[in-house]
Amino acid sequence: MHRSKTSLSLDLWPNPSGFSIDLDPLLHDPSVPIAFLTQSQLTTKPHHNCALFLVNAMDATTPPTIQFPVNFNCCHDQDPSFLPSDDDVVVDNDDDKRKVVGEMDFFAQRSNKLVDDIDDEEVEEEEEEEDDDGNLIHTSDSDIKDSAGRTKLQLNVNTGLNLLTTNTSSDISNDGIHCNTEDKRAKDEVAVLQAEVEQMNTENQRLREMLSQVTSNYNTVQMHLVTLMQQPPDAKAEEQDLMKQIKKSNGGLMVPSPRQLMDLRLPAVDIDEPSLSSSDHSGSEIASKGFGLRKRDSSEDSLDQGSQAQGWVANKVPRFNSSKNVDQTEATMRKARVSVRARSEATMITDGCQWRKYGQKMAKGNPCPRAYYRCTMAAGCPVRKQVQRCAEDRTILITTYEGNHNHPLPPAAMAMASTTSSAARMLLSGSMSSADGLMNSNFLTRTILPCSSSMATISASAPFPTVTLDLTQTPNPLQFPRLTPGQFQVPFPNPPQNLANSPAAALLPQIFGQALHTQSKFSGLQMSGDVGHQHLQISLAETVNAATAAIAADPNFTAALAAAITSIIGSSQPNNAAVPNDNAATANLTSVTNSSANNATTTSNSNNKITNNSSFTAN
DNA sequence: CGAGTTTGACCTGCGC
DNA sequence: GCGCAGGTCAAACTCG
Repeated sequence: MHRSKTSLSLDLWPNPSGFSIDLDPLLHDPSVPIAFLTQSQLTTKPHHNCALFLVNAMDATTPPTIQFPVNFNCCHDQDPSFLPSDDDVVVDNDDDKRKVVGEMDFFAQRSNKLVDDIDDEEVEEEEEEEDDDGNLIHTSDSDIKDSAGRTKLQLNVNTGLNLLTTNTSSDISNDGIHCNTEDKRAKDEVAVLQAEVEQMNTENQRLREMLSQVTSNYNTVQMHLVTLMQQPPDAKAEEQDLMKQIKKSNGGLMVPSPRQLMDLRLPAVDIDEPSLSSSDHSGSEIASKGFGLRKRDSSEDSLDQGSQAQGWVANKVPRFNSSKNVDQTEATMRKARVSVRARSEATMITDGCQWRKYGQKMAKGNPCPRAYYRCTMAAGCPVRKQVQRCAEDRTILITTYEGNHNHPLPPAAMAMASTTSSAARMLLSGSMSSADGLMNSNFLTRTILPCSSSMATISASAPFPTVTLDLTQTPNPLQFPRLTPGQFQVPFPNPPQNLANSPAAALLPQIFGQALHTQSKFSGLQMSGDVGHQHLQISLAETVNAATAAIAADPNFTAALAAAITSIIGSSQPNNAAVPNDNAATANLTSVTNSSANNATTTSNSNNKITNNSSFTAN
């Protein structure tokens, strides 16, 4: 009986073509089969009688250092489960007769959309070929051939990562004690792996529940928005007065009102929120033009035909309000922006849309030019974006989006579009749930712990309120950072290079929905402070904490959320979790939303000063 | 030849 | 009113 084990670590990033393995120094025993497994395979198939290579799932952003706990147990003749299945690859080298069981094509996993932009050529370089004897051989640029010209697999061992190579099969003694020790160690290692898998499953379950909660809160805020949009005209006038008062009390700095930011919504949102624009827009116009285009009278049409043809109506000339009293200062802030920071060597990140460059300019304080793009997926689409490299770190690409698409989006573009839309809506909510909700930089410090690293930042500085999503950092979800005052952070699981296809991007709307809700719940607690640059940095962990506090403080909300989550979790289909449709839960959420909206309105009418009415209405 | 890019001119808002 | 900076336009240019 030969038993040994080793733990290897191969680094095949960022040069996958360089991936090769030289197993000869370690696997002297040619009778030892080799299996490349994913964790899922590990949990579903017994592989304990072969060289076990555990391969972590790869994504586009994490350098896929692959750790290879290898377990050599030559008792496979005693275990029928070792026999390879149909889809396993079995190779018999003519000179060593080693079997390769379940050999895994690492780079086939890169077909994942996250890494679509990786050259296919690199993958092709990893093709397997057969030698003259019909044996499979990995061929790549970095393959090393021995003196006989036979391709060997070059082991690129990271010796700093627990490499145990001392116990190859040839080193195995006949000492039973030694074998037992090795066997025990091997079992321990398998146990550790299983524990890790279990931990991941637990974490997955926890994240799923968290997502459900975030989704329900997102819906709550959407309903909140609907409610506010259904304010009577006198409420609008009050809102205008309020905004003017805010401006006056804050030295001219303005914060956008909900209607001022309405053009940030996606057309898809219209479907869910038909009443959103009912007061300002006709349904047919919305259907035909989407958000960002507002109702025009005939005189305006005659004046602005040219600009309308170019699709600039929404952003170029702000005319949300029919009142002529709205000054130009307010007009300039009707463009909310979403800025995305991501590391990329490309000239711009792939977001699924088609863009045409229409200008480039040197911006003050940055040696890198700023490029201006407009969406060309549909004629008249008002969406524009600016792309500029960060002056401090030129590997960081800063993409700033403005406006909403007025056309259907391909799936690849939906993630970014909904992300920016949700981020903008979060900004919107901050200004509507409370007059000082967005403007108060400290509104969260009394309710949640602040955090230090920035992931999402809201800047309400004039003239354009901007949400900045920082995707350049990789926070460890298990490590909650120390918080600093006034920050509320959203950690993104991965810093996507291809943002449009990133699961992080897909989560952003939900995350912002949560943050949006949390902000709404807490904004009423705050005294208004100085304005200037407002930075709210949002952490999912802190979001949960804040939500927990909100739930504890509001029995109604507790019941509503519990109903919503129950309905979500109760559904066995994972896809349903993102879109709760339980009627009862929705009704409850609506009720809470209305309560919230009333509070927000009351707070807003308090002329930017905090009253004693809390956002939490205890019953 | 059409689509996209480049680049200087022009427009607008803002601060002094 | 002037200058500055951001943003946009549009003719010239490039590329496939």
